[in-house]
Parts: sequence; structure tokens; C-alpha cells
Amino acid sequence: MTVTATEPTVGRRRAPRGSARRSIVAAATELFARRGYEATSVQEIVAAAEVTKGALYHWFGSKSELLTSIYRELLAEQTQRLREIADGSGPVEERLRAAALDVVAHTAEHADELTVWARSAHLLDDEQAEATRRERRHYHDLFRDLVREGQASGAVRTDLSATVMTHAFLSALGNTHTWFHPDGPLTFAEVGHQLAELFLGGLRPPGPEPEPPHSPEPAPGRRPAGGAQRSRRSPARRNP
Amino acid sequence: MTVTATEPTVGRRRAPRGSARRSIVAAATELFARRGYEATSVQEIVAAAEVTKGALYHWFGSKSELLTSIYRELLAEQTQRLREIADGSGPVEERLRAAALDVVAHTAEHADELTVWARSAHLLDDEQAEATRRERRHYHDLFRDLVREGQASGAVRTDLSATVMTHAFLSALGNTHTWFHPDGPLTFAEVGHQLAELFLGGLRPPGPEPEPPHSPEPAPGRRPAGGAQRSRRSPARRNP
Amino acid sequence: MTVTATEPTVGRRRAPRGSARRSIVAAATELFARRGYEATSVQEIVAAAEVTKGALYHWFGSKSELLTSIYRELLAEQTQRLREIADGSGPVEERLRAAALDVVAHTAEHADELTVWARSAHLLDDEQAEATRRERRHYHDLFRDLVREGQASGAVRTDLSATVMTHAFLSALGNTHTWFHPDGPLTFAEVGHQLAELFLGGLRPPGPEPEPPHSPEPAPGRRPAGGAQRSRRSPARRNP
Amino acid sequence: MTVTATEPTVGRRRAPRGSARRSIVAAATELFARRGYEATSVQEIVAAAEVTKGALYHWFGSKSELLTSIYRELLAEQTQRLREIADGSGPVEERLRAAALDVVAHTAEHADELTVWARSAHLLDDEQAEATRRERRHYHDLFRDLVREGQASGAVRTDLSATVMTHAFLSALGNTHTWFHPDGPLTFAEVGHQLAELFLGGLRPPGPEPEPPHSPEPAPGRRPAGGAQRSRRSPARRNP
DNA sequence: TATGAATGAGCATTCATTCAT
DNA sequence: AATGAATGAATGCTCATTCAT
Repeated sequence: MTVTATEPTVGRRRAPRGSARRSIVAAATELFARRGYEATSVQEIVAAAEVTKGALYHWFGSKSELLTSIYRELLAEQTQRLREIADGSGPVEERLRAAALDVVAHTAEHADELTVWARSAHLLDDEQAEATRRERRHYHDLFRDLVREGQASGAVRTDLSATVMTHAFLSALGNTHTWFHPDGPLTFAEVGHQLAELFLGGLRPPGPEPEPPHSPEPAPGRRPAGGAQRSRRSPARRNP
Repeated sequence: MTVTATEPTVGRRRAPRGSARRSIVAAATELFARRGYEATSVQEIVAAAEVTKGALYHWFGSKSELLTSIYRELLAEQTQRLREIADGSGPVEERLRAAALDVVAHTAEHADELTVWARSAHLLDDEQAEATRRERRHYHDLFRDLVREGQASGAVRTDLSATVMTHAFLSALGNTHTWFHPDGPLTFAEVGHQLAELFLGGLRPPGPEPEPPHSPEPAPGRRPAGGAQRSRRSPARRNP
Repeated sequence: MTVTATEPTVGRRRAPRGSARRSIVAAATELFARRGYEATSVQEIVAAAEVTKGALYHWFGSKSELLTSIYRELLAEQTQRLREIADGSGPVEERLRAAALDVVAHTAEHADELTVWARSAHLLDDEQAEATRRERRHYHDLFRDLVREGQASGAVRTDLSATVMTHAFLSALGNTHTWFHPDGPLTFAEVGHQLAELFLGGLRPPGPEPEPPHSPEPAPGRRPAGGAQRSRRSPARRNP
Repeated sequence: MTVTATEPTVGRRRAPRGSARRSIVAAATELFARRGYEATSVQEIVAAAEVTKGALYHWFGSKSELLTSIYRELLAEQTQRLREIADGSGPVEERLRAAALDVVAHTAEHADELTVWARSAHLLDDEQAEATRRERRHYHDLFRDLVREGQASGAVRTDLSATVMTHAFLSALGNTHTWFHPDGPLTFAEVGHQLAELFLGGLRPPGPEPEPPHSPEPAPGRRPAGGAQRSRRSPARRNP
């Protein structure tokens, strides 16, 4: 019933400009994550967002466009962050490590949205699927190119496909929603760091090695932002 | 489309006993894989299976029970195979490697069903979800115990959680449906072997190593059955 | 069949506002009364009301909610009438008699709806049943309190429970649908008056009585409105 | 699973002759009473009776024939009892009283079946409805003739129709299932006696009376058999 | 920048009944 | 005297979307 105004307004306006769109996105994200895209009706979204159906269709052309919007915003942000890391100046091993940790941090921050996407992307019609697929592909290529750069420099094993290694890491992280439970013994941040460590370790060329370039511990004090708390539903997030 | 008579019949007898159930499962598996569980109607299933709706509901309590049945059969088979490998007599490194390759082979053989499951498991009601979750958990624990055995023997690094490592490998394989394309440069078998290799390599304790206990190549001549061809739709399966 | 436009429209405008709800209620009442609640399908209702299923479910959450709505409106009206009589100023005998005759009149006017209710109330789910049960109970208590007032004043025998006497009268009237036939020798109004007379007579304390306070005849000229004609299907209503 | 043998059997027979039929009737009666005829599926009946569908259709031509069977057996018994009372030798007042009390007793004994009938009779197809209607009508006429005999003898008021008075009493009793609750202050036997008393009192001619021919109390020691306990579900049956 | 009544095709599911064995 | 797989038509209901206001 009541709407919290986030900016000063005058007169008889009940909510600030664009707030309807924002509350629709927030409600949809939460519901899609909890119940799934298909199991959430437009009616439920508008009820949770405290707007009418007409308002939703004013801002979004369809239910699937709403889903796509949520994901594309997320992807754009993540791509931007990755690009900055990849374009950095340090040695490739360091940039690779930074990239992996950034994926962990971003996954932690947006677990809900990413869960929704993983479960529902296949339901989109061809047009919308194509658009997001291209952007997602772009993100993947950015990461893979970093791996390839590592291969060229000798830091990464060359007997395995950079594509496969990239997908392996991204999949392992993107699947945490199917098994991670916040009440378990590890926080999401810890799990993420272990996954990054496992990935980075797996990249090293097989055979005798002179010096491990980094310590295998989760590096206390370097935890990525948002790593410890991540979801509206379970701020702690420890798992088995 | 075609109905194979498994025993000779005379007159206008409908079909051999139990054939209705079988054709329902076959039709549902194919349709769920191609179009998705939610996008496939019961009407379409019975049309493809050439039975009536009543027959479907005679054998399965609901559409979701049909989905669950398909998955549970698959999981039971996979669990049985893993148990035999885990209970084998060789050194743990070899059993771990065999287990990983078996997961690859099984994933290749049943990619369709596993894709369906990955996309639709979250739609099940609590009761059905609980039953399969328990069985799935059991399968996971079997694999994880092998990893733990490796940790105890010194073959596997101990600075990472066996649970996390197990999930990482299973997730990487279970997610191939989101990116693998049969027209790409690698067959599914090759991708699978690379994933196994990456996983096995990542398990090794960090630091100097005397002798790599196994060659990193995909082990020619040992390819698991069904590894090279996997799906009704794309027997070759090469990917980018 | 025919649709009466209640306001002038132009072009291909569908129908005046709120008319959909009204025609749904009218069609449902008629069909439920003629064929029974369970034997009437939602499809038949919307066809008769010349609306779509969606419109019906826009206004009513379910078929049973539609049934409940019809009855609750009826009950509210009847309760209101009874309250006015009970709160009147005359002697209790007169108010009791007026109340009984009002029940007769109301039953005559709404025989169809009441028949439907008597036959189908037990099919409702607990939630809906509870709501109407409470209102129905309220109506009953209003009548019973009048009987109790009569007992306190000495006009009504005290050796029998006011609750039981009230139920007896209401049941006798509410069951007329099982046996009354309009082609019989008595009109419904006559039957109703006899029932009221029987009830009122039964209330009198047993033993010698000085003066019968009212004539036992059906009181010509005082027939309640709608008593003589009651149903779309049988305007006359005489019975055996 | 286990069936209690009601008569000695030999050999490998699992249940006595006709026991399937009996358990079907028992299960159907119980389910129809609790959930309603329409809301009870044939599947539920055979599950409760521990027989198969085929067995049910072996003994009964249809679901409605099963319903009809239950009621006709009951009606035959009740009619037989009433006939014996009506054909008795005492004065008409006494026979009338005995008849009323017998209806009370019978209603108490078979409340479940009678409830089913009251709710579901209207669902039968014309053929079955006609058969039972004739028998029910016969029962009613037997009672009404007793009332008429009372009118002829001067014991019963003649200003009201014997038909109407009979229906009033039978309806009041037949409707107890809609309001009587076993936890209330009165037992079903007490309610029944009050209803009989109210009815009998209402029959007396209006105006001065010399001697009340009977005491208004529920006549302790004369309670009809079965009056105190009646239903599988609520042996006590007290009501508000 | 909304509103909300209405659409209409589609959905999963139920159910009394049949019949070859 | 039963079995139980199969029928097939019907049922109540959902839902993303539209559009006059």
C-alpha cells in the first residue's frame, strides 16, 4: 500500500518517477529466483511490486523482456568489470587471478539473478535469446582470451582448450546455486575462493614446478567485496 | 512416430503389455529434451507416444512424476556404476580417474535427460524434489568419498574441500549443455576428457612434483562407450 | 438469451461496465437451480452469460466462490429483513408471526437459489463453508432469540429448546423443494402459511388456553409479496 | 489387506462369499456421508473397500446404482417398521406418537445414509430417481394416512393439510444433519424427542383443551434403541 | 503514465466405465 | 468372481496479453 519515496516529491504524486519500473524489477528478480520464471505469473509480480498489470506492460513489452532486461543489465556490468581487469597492466597470472576472484565476487553479489538466468534462459524466444547469447559470448571470450594469453606466456598449460577451461570455471561457479547452502560450514566467499584456487591450480602446466607463485590459502584480508553476505534471503551463506 | 511391435499380435489387439508405459517414457524424454519440460504439454506427449491421456495418468501420477521417474532411473544406473568403480581394488588415483571418465561417458550417453533435469528440477513440488535430492546427494557423496580417500592417501591436495572439488567437476560436466555444440572443433568425448584432465590435474597437491603419474592426453583406445556419439539429434557433437 | 442494454452504446463496444458480473450471476443462478451446481459446468455458465471464462475468473476466484457469492447476498438480505422485524416494537407474538411469514415470503421469492444451496453447500471447501456457516448461524440466532423472548414472556412453551424449535421451522420450509410441486392443490403461499401456522401452534404452551390470539386461517389479503408466483419455471406452483 | 471372515470358510478362499459387495457398500456409505456422493470417486471407494474396480462393477451396474441400492435397502426397512406401527391396534394418538418416535429412532440409527440421500438424490438419472421416488412416496403416504386418521377421529386439527404436516415433521428430522452437532448440549435422542413433541403438539386442534393426553417430557426409559449412539464418527452426539 | 476488465487459447488432471483375460 | 490397463470426453482453471479510458 505505502510506497517509500526515495527522493523528495511534491504535490499528490504517490511515488517518484520510474519507481514503478524499479519495483517491478526488484519484485520480479526476487520471485523468479525463488519460484522460477515459469512458475511466477505476471499477476504475482505486479502484486508484489504493488503496481498494476498495465504498468508492467508499459515498461516491458513482455514477461520475457523483463527477464532479459534483468540479465542484460547484470551482464553489462560484469563485462565492464572484466574488461578493466583484462586490460590491466600486470603479468597475466595476476590478471587471471584477479579476474577469477572478480567472477566469484560478482556471483556472490548477484546470486539470485544468475540463478534465474541459468534456469530460464532456454525459455526465451529466438530473438531475445540471440541478443543475450551474443553478449554472454562476448563476456566468455574476454575471459578465454586471458587464458589464451596465459597459454602464450607459458603460465597456463597448453594441452587443454582455453575454451573448455573457461567454461569449466564459469560453470562451476554458475552452478553453486544448485548445491550451496548458507548454513553449511563454508561461506560463499570461501567456496568461491576454493573454486578459484582449484581452477588456477588446474591451469598450471603439468610436471615439475619450481615455485608456487601464490599461497593456496584463501588469503585472509583480501576477501572480495560482498563475498560474505550476498542474498536477501540468507545474509550469512555457509554451506556443507 | 513408428511403433515397433515386440511380439506378434493378431486381430485388433492394441499393443503388447507394458508397452504404453515404455512409449510414454520414450516420447516424454525426447520432447522434454527438445522443447523443455514446461513447454511440453501432456497432450503432446500422449500424441507422440500414441496413447491416451488416461493411459499416461494410469502409469504416472502427474506430469512431474513422469519427469522424476525418468531422472531417478538414470540416477540409479549412474550410482550403480559409480559404486562399482569406487568399490574396486586399484589405487585411489586410478579409481578416481576411472570415476571421472565414467561420469563423462554417462553424461555423453544421457545428455538429453540430464539437460532436462538441470533445467526443470526446480519446478518440482517439495515432495518429489526431496526424494530425488536425497538420491542425488547419495551419488555426490560416493564421488566425494573417493576424493577424500585420495586426500588421505596424499594423492589429492588437502587445502581444498573435497565437497567443493566434487561439485566443481560435476558442475562443469553437468553444464556442458549450455555451451557445447556438436558442430564445434571438439567432440563431446574430447571435451569430457579435457574436463576430467583439468579436474584431475587440479586435484594434485601444489608444489614440486617428481613424476606425473599419468599422461595428460585423452588416452586413446580407452574412450568410454558412447563417448563419441551421444544424441539422437546430433550423433557427432563437435563444438567451438 | 437476450441481452438487455442498460445504456446506449455506439460502435462495437462490448457491454456496459459491470454487466459481465451481473450476467454471470444471473446465468449461474438459473443453471444451478435447473441442473444443479455440480452438473453445471463453467463452460455452460459463460456460454449462457455470453462472456468468456476469463471474465468469470476475473470476478470470481472459483466456481464455488460464485456459488457462495450468490448465497451470501441472499442471506444478507434475509438477515436484514429479519433484523428489522425482530427489532420492531409490537408484542413478541406478533413479531414472531411476522418473522415466520417473512421467512415464508423470502423462501417463495428465492426458492431456486435456496434449493441450490441446500443441495451443494456440502461441496464447498472449508474456508468458504466456514464464512457462510457463520453468517447462516447469525441468521438462525436472530430467529431463535425471538423464540426465546417468547419463552420469557410466557407466550412460548419452555419445555422445548428454542434452538430445536427454530431449526424445525426453518428446516420444514427449507425442505419444501424436495416435495412441493406447483401443480398440486396448494400454492406455495398456502403451504408456507400452513407451515407457519403449524409452527406457531406448536410453540404454544401445552394445556388449557383461554383465547387463541389469532385466527388459524391463512389470513386472506395478507399474502406476502411474491408468495403466489415464485419461479421462472413455474409461476403458479400448486402442489399435492 | 486382511478381511475379517464373518462365516466359516475352508480352502484357500481369502474372503467369504459376498463379502466384496458388503465391504463396497460399507465403504461407499461412509465416504458418501463424509465427502458427498459427487466428491467421492469410484477409485476411492474401491481403495477403501480393498477391492478392485472390476469387482465393484461386477456387483453394481454404476456408481449411481450403488447409491440407489444403499437408500432402497434403508427405505424398505423403514417402511416395514412404519407399516407395522400403523397397522397396530391402539388408538390413533398412540400410533401416531409411536410412528414419530420410530422415525426419530431410525434417523438416529442411519444418519449417515440419510444424509447422503438428502444431498444426492437429485443427481440420479430419471430412471433411478423414479423408482426411489415411488418408494419414498409410499412411505410418506403411510405416515400421512395416520395423520388423516387422526383428523377423522378429531385428535388432529383439520384446518391444515395432512400432507403439509407430514412433510414438516419428516423434513425437520431429515434436516438435522445440517445443524446437529454431537458435542452440543443435547443428544440426538433428546433432539429427536423434542421434534416429535413439537410435531405432536402442533397437531392438536387449536382452542381450549380439556386434558393434555401425555406428558411433554422426553419420557425417560422409553428412548428408542440406538438413540444414544449413532455414528461411527461420533458415538455420543450432543448438540448446541 | 498508467488502469483493470476482458480475452481466448491452452493447461494438467479426473473420472465413470469397459473389456480381454 | 474378479483383474487392471486403457479409454476419451469433459472439467475447472491459468495466464500473458490487449485496449478503451
